Amino acid sequence: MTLRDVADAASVSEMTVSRVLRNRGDVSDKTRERVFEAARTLGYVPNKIAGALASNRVNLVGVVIPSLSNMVFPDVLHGIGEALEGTELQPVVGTSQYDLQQEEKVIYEMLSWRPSGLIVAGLEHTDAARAMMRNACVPVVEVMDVDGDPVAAAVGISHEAAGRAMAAEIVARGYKNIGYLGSSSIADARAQKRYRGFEAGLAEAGITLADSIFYDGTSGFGTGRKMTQALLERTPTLDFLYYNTDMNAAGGLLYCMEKGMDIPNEIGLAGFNSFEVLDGLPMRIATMDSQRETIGRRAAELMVANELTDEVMRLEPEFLPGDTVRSR
Amino acid sequence: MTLRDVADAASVSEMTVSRVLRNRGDVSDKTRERVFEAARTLGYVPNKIAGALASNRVNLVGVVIPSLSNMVFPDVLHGIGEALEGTELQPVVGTSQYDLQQEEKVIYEMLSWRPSGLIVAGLEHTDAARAMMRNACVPVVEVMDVDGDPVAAAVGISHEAAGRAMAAEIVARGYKNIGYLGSSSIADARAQKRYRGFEAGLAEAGITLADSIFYDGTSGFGTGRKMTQALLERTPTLDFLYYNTDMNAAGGLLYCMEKGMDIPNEIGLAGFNSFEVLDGLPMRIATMDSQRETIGRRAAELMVANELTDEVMRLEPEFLPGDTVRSR
DNA sequence: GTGAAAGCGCTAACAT
DNA sequence: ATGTTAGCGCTTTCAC
Repeated sequence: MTLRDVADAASVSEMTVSRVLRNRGDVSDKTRERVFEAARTLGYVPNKIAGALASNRVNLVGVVIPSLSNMVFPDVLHGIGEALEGTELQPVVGTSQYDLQQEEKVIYEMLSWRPSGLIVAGLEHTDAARAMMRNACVPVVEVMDVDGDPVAAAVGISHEAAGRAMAAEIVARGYKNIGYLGSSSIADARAQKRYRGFEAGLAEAGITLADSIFYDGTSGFGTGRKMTQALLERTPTLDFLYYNTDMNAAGGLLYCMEKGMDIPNEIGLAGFNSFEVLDGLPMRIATMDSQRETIGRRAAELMVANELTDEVMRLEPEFLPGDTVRSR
Repeated sequence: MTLRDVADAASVSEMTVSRVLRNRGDVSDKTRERVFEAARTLGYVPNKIAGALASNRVNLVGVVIPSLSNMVFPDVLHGIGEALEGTELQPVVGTSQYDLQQEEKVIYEMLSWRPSGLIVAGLEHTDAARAMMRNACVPVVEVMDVDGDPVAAAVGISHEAAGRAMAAEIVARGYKNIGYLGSSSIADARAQKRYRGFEAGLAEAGITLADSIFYDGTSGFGTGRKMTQALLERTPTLDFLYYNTDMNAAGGLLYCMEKGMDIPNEIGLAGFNSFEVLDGLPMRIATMDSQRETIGRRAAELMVANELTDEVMRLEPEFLPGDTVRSR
């Protein structure tokens, strides 16, 4: 089923059909009607492959993220979707599974479709991936993180600063024996940066991290619970627990409540991300809003504007004290 | 940057370059090396648009789902990804936001890229969407649900039967005053089917649903908590709460525990889906595993096999009693 | 307002 | 083992 078939059915040239279906140029209302009618009855679906090759235009934006299971990224995609709504552009998602080799392949695959732009999560990539991004000749934006050296444009927060800011909040509230609970995966560069920022922030206040614990696998209530139990059994003197993500913090919160601990006085907790699904826990966890929807929206806006900048857009995460930290 | 450039740089024909880059046909090791070298130094990325047009092959599988925010669908995608791993095929995701008009557009858009197959969530579509799916000339599989009339192949569970089975489990455990808590959106056809099956299952045991409550918006702990509070204030005699999803059930569980209710004796709870993140709640919620990863895997296997069947593959959800129902 | 010709960058099929 | 030719289904450009 090609343009030719529709053209024959409507007794016009392929060119006229093409014009009608793209609302381009002048076509008389009568002809236009005939063409629509023919296309509809034949069930014609245009071949975008041919169209893209001929016009050298592909209205797709490639989006490369580590995973869809981590709720952070669906939220970024939501922001992207919002900004692209009403434009010609459509997002196409690929996942790297937190593996830079895999990410390189996905970027290669995406660029081979000649998209109108590329959004990639993070600043850590293989050299080959960076080279491809640099030579893409379309807007490329790295999102989530601004602690590093972007290939071109970047939109995100400083995770190092977020960790540091959280340390300041905790110290200001009088907590002293502080533990960190996070992922052992070095692939989660952003969590690592928060961890380092956190340690640095504590150090500025003359405090050393009392203990820390790391997990393999996925975050979740069970993971948070187990880590918390293990850490508190090892170091019962802790009066604050800082988690790499709210999902783990929620598990820790439930554990501490079950044990009858007095939150936030005996022990305080904080996480990261500000996940809406967790509203409704017995207490609201102290956290920082990672601005992920805004990040997606801003990145997509650069695609729409077709901007080939290397501007770095730093957003500020917002501290949300919730109920699990003492007031200052 | 085209094949031509690489061919010139390596002093061979475009055809030879094409063969090398696709590992096709016989090329001498010497030539092969020269070509790779040229491609690499030039940073050549093949143009899949042109390749697809010429070969009439697109190694993409379109996947149309309602949303990425509902954790059900990332899990389906995970199953699809697993089955496609190691094949030529790549998934491309589009979302309909639970809107059939939007779904129709997404399907149209996907088909216009001439994918090797199409996976669509649900059995409810516009007539135009059904027509496109029927005429696609590639494997089309509807997933999640088998209660209805599939266009072609289908892989899923019977949500009607799932609701009915849950009713049987609850009745067998001696609960009598049963409430349902779900979504008011008629767009969530599968939850509606569970609801109807549940009512029918209770009716078979001579029981009428004592009360029910519906929410707008997204599921989550807060939603589950509020619905539960409202329902129990209205009908304090309820001894069982059946939720449309585990996320809401979790909110309900936390509410009931806070109120000091004796679970599962004074009141029982059950949800649907079996979300792994929720392992770690104070009690494991009774639920049914919606088999979503298996569904994704099976559907993708049909794509790999390039099967144009209209087979309906019905999977059986597994009942998981957890800690929130009495033992039988 | 409509049509004819050329060609986008590849690959299939057929040489050699 | 390598090259040549034709053409995939559209859009661009130019002609009428």
